[in-house]
Amino acid sequence: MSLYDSLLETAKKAGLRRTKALEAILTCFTECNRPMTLSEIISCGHLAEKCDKATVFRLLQRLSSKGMIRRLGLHERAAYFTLLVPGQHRDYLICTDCGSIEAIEAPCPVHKLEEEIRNKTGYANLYHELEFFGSCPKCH
Amino acid sequence: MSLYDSLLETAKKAGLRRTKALEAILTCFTECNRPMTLSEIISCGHLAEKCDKATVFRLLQRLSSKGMIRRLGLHERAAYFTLLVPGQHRDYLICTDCGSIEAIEAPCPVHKLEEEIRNKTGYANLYHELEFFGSCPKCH
DNA sequence: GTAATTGCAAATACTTTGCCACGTA
DNA sequence: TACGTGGCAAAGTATTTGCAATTAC
Repeated sequence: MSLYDSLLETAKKAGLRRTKALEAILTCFTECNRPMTLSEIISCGHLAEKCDKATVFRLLQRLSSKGMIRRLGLHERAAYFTLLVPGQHRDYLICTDCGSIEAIEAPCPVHKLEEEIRNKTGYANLYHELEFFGSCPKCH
Repeated sequence: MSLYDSLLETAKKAGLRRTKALEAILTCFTECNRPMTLSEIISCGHLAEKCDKATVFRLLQRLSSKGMIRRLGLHERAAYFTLLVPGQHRDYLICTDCGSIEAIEAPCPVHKLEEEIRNKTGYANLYHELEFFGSCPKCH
């Protein structure tokens, strides 16, 4: 079974109706296997001129609540800024319910991979961000 | 030398002027060692009622361009959504100049740490996001 | 004195909601 | 038919800019 069919089936089981918008958005995600913004999705060809922005927005919400897609990053609307202290690197553990952010004590396990990427891809000024998300003990 | 003094010195060397806003924002970052939003920073006590939102915004831009702070996450204003395929996990490599996003082939090195965190902290529904940022070969 | 910085207000941009019409099951 | 879904328009919230006044050096 193709990815598209599998997604459609999952959506149906989750109680979503099979609408033009659902088909279009799943096709879009199937073809573009990378994170996309709302406006990228809307202007994706499969949806362009066919679905309203609000429709896609609400459909993204539904798919997200069914665990079929995920919104990347910290889930607040506002941007987060963090201090950079030379020689110090921090990864974070974030509660998806109350939004609390705490730094992780454990040493970051990513530096080796970062080095590999630096060498293999030719990217410059490489750095990374690592965040763990979950529901903290107080919240669940 | 305290962290605050060190930051102040760095800022001075970077050509920033020692203004009330700079002092307040550095104090804020020094005391709250975690990522903060613009409005959190503004209502932080050290800045409340003293600095305009636009002032803080532009100061954050300056500090960011000097490498003293960093804005977390994908640097677009819009939210990103990604497909969740069961059994598949993706990390990303993102160009800080052109914004291109590509998936990383290498196996994710974080699962072990995720397991540790799950056990030690009692967080539920744990997942993570790992992004590498840098300037891609085309852009630099 | 000069150039960087600030405050205020307005302009943008993205997100989210209300309401009623419509389509799926 | 009943209820989830869609389209349009408006509201809400965060970000960003213009410009004249102020301040650091």
